[in-house]
Amino acid sequence: MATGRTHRPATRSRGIPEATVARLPLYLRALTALSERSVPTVSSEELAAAAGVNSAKLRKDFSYLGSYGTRGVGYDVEYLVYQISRELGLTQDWPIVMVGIGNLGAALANYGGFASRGFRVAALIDADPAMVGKPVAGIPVQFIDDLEKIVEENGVSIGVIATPAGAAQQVCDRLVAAGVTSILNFAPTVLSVPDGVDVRKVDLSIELQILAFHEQRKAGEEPGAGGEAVLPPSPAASAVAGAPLRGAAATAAEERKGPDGDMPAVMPA
Amino acid sequence: MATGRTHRPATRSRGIPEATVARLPLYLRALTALSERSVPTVSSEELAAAAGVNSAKLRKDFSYLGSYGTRGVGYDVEYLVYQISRELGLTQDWPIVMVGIGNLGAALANYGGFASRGFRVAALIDADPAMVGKPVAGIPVQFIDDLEKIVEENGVSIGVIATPAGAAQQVCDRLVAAGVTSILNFAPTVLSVPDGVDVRKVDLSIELQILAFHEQRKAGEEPGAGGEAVLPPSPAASAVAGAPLRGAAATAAEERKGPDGDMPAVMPA
DNA sequence: ATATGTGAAACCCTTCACAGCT
DNA sequence: AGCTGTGAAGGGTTTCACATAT
Repeated sequence: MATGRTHRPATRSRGIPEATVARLPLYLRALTALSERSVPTVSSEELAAAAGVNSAKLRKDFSYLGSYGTRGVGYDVEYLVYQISRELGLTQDWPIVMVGIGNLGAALANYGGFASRGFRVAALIDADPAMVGKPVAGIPVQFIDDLEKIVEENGVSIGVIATPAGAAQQVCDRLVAAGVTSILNFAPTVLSVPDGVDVRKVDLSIELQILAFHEQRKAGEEPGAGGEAVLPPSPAASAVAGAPLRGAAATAAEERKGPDGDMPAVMPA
Repeated sequence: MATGRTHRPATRSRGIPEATVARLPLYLRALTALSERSVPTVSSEELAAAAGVNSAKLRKDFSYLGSYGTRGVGYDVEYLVYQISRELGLTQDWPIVMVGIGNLGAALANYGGFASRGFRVAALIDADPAMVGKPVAGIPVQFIDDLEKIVEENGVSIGVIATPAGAAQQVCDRLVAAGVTSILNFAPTVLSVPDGVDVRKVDLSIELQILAFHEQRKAGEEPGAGGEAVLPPSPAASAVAGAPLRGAAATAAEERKGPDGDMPAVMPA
């Protein structure tokens, strides 16, 4: 439909598309692996395969960064590693703080990938006095009362929240007030932040639910597939209101969808 | 992200857009909270605010499920909870296996959100004989040699991989061969799977890198912002090849972008 | 009066296919 | 000959704005 022209007359190419930004780390990882094996150049085809995308997409992505390839040859691995790292801001040092050093927080702190590539754990913070002073991943846990001081003294602009859901918004507010402008949230809550603050969310149960959706669909289409639940069809499945659905998995079998086609029983049009 | 798009000319209009599917869990969580507070109905405006999206998007999303609202009134909370749960497949029981019970795997297993809402940890599996038999989150760890048997006996169709990167593809292959068709991957690797298998990826360091990109941009635009790294502008920044960039953060300051405008120095047109 | 449900417009992202450089 | 870089086409997603129902 040849989009009408909206043309941003502003300084062109101000923006690398968000979708491209989200893939740069993938390319970087693949390139780093090639670099370790001393591979000098790659074609878009090879690199795309390593990163799990198709080559046209990769070339388009790189075109937003500039022309870093050589026609007829491919891309210089070292050069691309450098350019992408720079574009992502990984040539500078990013001190981060992690708040909430429970099971998950501790695991994340121990996770190697954290420290590498430009990120440095400047502090671990927890609200439990019993945790304070105990070293996790070699870093002593500090008390939450010092959060503001820690953020300011270390010039922290990226914070990781791994607290329980109930504490997340409050911690977020304090981080933001102290100067943090990017937050990676592992707590299962929606955080509200002022304009100018970026939040990214990692949510285990959301990911599982999305998988379940597709899995259910597969089961409906392919009769032979495994993973069928053990639930026997329960008698009254017509209930609409009092579906418990919490705690343990609901037991209501619910009218199994037809062999394939179907649609919410209610409201046909 | 989404994966292996098995072209489906099949049952026509049955498709809920992927973007919508990815938001349903958010709505469900917000609705569950309302349900706990015994709120009977919500407007699209209120619910959208709670879920962190705008109301037009929410209404459009719900329109794919059917007409579950009442004009002039809003949506019945319990009813919507039920319908979304059903759509996501959460009214059935999904046994999952988790492979790789290290720091992260153990933290995930202990994570409450896992067990609730339709998911049940059927087994924890690890390759370390020393771990076998030890209970994690109340579930004894089993040895990886039994992976196939465990998957088959429990009718598992969803697997979670929390192994080191090096082991992930191999574990993935075994899971798939045993019948798993959905995988949630926490290992920092691209997994390749046959068509019909869905993979979703959770990658800590990718998320941080995306945040760093935006953070860098902010710093470039707003001169007063915090988080400035300590790097002094180094002399020769023209280097193209030997950028180390590994291990600790590279020290090369690299030509700082201009005060505001900026863009790859190379190739303007 | 008020809030949903939805065509249509606008926008963003991916894919195609080939011109252009090495 | 080979591979990048990119207009253009094609889908998908978001937003608008209002007809429609209670």
